[in-house]
Amino acid sequence: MTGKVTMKTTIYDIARIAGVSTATVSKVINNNGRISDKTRKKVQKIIDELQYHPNVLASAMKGKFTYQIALLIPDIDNPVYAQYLKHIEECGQDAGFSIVMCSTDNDAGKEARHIALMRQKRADGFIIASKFQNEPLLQALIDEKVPVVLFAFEKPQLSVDCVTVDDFMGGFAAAEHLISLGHRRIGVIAEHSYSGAERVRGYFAALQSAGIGEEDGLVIYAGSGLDEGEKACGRLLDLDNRPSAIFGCNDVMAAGALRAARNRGIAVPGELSVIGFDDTPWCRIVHPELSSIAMPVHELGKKAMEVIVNHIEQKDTSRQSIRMFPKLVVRGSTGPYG
Amino acid sequence: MTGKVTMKTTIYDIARIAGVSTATVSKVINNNGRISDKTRKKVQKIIDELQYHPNVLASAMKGKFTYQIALLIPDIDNPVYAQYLKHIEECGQDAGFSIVMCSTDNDAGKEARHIALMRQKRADGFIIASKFQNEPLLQALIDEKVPVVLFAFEKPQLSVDCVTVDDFMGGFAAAEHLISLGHRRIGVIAEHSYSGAERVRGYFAALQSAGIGEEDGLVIYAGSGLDEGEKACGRLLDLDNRPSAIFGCNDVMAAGALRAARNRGIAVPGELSVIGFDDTPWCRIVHPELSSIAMPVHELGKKAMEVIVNHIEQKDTSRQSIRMFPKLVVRGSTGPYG
DNA sequence: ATGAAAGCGCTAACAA
DNA sequence: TTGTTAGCGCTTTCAT
Repeated sequence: MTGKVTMKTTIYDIARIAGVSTATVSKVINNNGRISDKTRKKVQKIIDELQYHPNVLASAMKGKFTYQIALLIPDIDNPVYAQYLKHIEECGQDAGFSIVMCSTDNDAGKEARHIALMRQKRADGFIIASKFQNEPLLQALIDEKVPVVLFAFEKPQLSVDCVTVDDFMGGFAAAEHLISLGHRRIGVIAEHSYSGAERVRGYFAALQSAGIGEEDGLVIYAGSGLDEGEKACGRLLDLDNRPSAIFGCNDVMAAGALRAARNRGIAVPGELSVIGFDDTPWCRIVHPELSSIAMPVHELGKKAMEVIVNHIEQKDTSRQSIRMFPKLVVRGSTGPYG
Repeated sequence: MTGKVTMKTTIYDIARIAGVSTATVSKVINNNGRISDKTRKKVQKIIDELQYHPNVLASAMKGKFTYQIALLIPDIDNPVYAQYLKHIEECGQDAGFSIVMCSTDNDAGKEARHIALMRQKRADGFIIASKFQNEPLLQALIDEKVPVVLFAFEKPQLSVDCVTVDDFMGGFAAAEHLISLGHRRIGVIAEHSYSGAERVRGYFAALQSAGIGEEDGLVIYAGSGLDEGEKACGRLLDLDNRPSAIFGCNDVMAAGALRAARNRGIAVPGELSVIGFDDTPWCRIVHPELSSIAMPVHELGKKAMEVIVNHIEQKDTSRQSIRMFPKLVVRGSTGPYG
């Protein structure tokens, strides 16, 4: 009494009905080994008729793949992560891989638990998005040659594949845009992360290349939520001599900045310009629409799948670091100074 | 030359080192069978020391679970789906199940492909969120006694478990709120779906119970994107005698409505009230903040896991339909008529 | 209370 | 070209 109505058909059934051995069936399934066309066709016909689908578990037990990749994401509340997921899942589908969702909440313990569990389940590889607290664990994975790719961030000190956007250039472009509008005092709401730091570095570089001196207190670090962004921006706006523009290191923070400005009756873009980063759907629903820095998410997803699949199939175990370029998208939240 | 550095430790290693049989080890792992406390402790110690984690694939091959549940979602671009995912994944984690993400794009073919693939991979069950086009396939799953639960929608004609919110009550509450503010002519941007229809039905019921007659042309159906919502709302607002309030059947449509109003210079809530549904993060970043109908997403996720896990473990194969209640959340987008 | 051994469905080395 | 067979790592029945 199993509760199942149908007995799953196995490779034995196919072999029996086709009058061949399981080895032969296996060969036609995997399209390898020497087999006569006649036999192949005969077997394939039975397979099709019975709608036979090999048991992935059994084949994975023999050292083949599970065709599952774990995706570690800090927090799906940030809309950019939903975008990552969307495109990675889409590209995974194209490559024949399923995506197992693992939310980490930026917690090293959760990271470790997810990874332990997914290793038990023999996931073929791990895509880690945006952040990873547990560096020793990451190092261990690398040492054990588990396929890993860092998505949308880097750890230059570790020898691991990365697929990312040039955050420095993005920060540069954001600041440059603001500068080109005449802004000189530009506040930044930054995030404590590698990408965040790069974006800030880009911002400073843009200032410098425009001959604008750095000023203390214009860069504020905040947690990644909307409220934190709003609060941080509030501090900037309450300054005696407040900046005329704000660069939010992601769209969530920029949206928080918009709220902070509105609460204080500061007009955007009339009295304050705001630019975000990530070009998420949020940009079009806030008011005014948010200028932002767009990353080629779909291409990144595709690259990430390519890189990890190569690793999984051992085609290419050399380290790869792919860095694509972000693009400025101007909308209504940024305008000329004064 | 496998490329792997470490040889995974197996149940045999544990058995050998502990000086017992694999059967004994298996018993302590699964905490069943008769075993002396002494042996149990001895074996457990080795397991801990070697950080042994049983291979889930192998145990699943013997009829145990894969501890994987496939989550089918139409389109992660709608923020409510990201919320579903977040909470279902969280509750899944608590119950020891991983969530495999399957985007369907509302496409019957994609639905079928995901399900076929995840059955090959022996997913223990399927949670289907919000919509499912391929009804024959769903029926087939039910017939084969594959654990399935419908999340946030129902198919009353099918004998399948559902965990959902009372959409009728939600629609009723939304309309009632607007009516209580003095609105009499309330436009609706609806979605073609079971939930959508229920919400509209609730709206009509609220009108009726307030003694307001139905009026043609006030309910418009639209695709589920922001732009579709905006366009649909535009048609309502361009009516000679436009409604004084709009009920968007989800927050995306309501956000579209806000855009349509703004483009026409119609003040919200001064000249037009707008209410959404789902109470997603979007509500707090649009301006004015969006009144909405909140569903208890976390509780729904928890219930869904309970129901499906019961089914998986065959504890309870009776059909269950759980319907929870939504709650009105009033924010700035709704105000008194006139 | 513990162990020997069969077998889940598949792959691949080796034989024929 | 095709088949035989030994596992992959685990669970479970049946002996002991």
